Amino acid sequence: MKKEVIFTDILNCPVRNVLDRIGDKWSLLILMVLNQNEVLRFNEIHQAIGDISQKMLSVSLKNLEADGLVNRKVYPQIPPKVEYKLTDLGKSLLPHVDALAGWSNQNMQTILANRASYQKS
Amino acid sequence: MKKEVIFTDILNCPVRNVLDRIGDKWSLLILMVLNQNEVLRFNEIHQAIGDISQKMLSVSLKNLEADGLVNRKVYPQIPPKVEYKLTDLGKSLLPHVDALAGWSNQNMQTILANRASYQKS
DNA sequence: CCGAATCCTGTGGGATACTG
DNA sequence: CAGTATCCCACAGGATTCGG
Repeated sequence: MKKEVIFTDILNCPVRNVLDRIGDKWSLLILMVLNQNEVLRFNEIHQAIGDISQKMLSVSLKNLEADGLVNRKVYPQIPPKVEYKLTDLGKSLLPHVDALAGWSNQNMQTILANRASYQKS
Repeated sequence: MKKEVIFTDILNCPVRNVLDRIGDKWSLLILMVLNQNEVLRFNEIHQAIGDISQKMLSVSLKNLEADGLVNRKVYPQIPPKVEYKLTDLGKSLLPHVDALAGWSNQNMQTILANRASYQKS
């Protein structure tokens, strides 16, 4: 067993970079919803998630678009119509997200039980 | 292509539950450091991460312990000695974390480039 | 050495109202 | 419909100090 401490590359750590974007309150959820539906309009995502504010949905989508994970297509008409879908980059991330979601589903009960029994000590 | 909007189970979504814990600023990083080293003492983790405050390391470790992802072993001696290591549950999560980290490593350059070119528009 | 306790600040993010 | 703009606050998290 190696016992030398590996220093995490503080400044340029990719995990931090990605997690700072994806680890916020809504991004992963948005990605998963988009993954389930191929193409969605703004309000469809809004309703799908339910308890996200317009502001945060807007901000989150913009971030995801900036990172190139989500594509935004505007139809110049009135009333406006905007469609969102995953880019190839976004799609390449989603298996890992789903894996995480799968693990969460399998182990949530255990975790909740752990938390409960931890309380009593 | 199905266009029916799937509502996320707002209240009991496992992904949210797990992400609220794991998606904070430090937890994943701590898990990865522990994964690289089998057993670590408090200060070893502290130094390995570098820019984490004592408080947040303490809090994060406690949360991870409460969820049953990390095991904490205290040696009752002076000066104190405390060892941390992953539980089996924690170990079962780590492949997915590593997968995410791997994806991050592979695609960070692309993402950074996307962000940069997004600025100019 | 391993934290707990306290204090303090920045900001993530909600509510609401307005616009093209 | 698809957002922006504004206001506002809770809380994550840093700095510092104290204790066993």
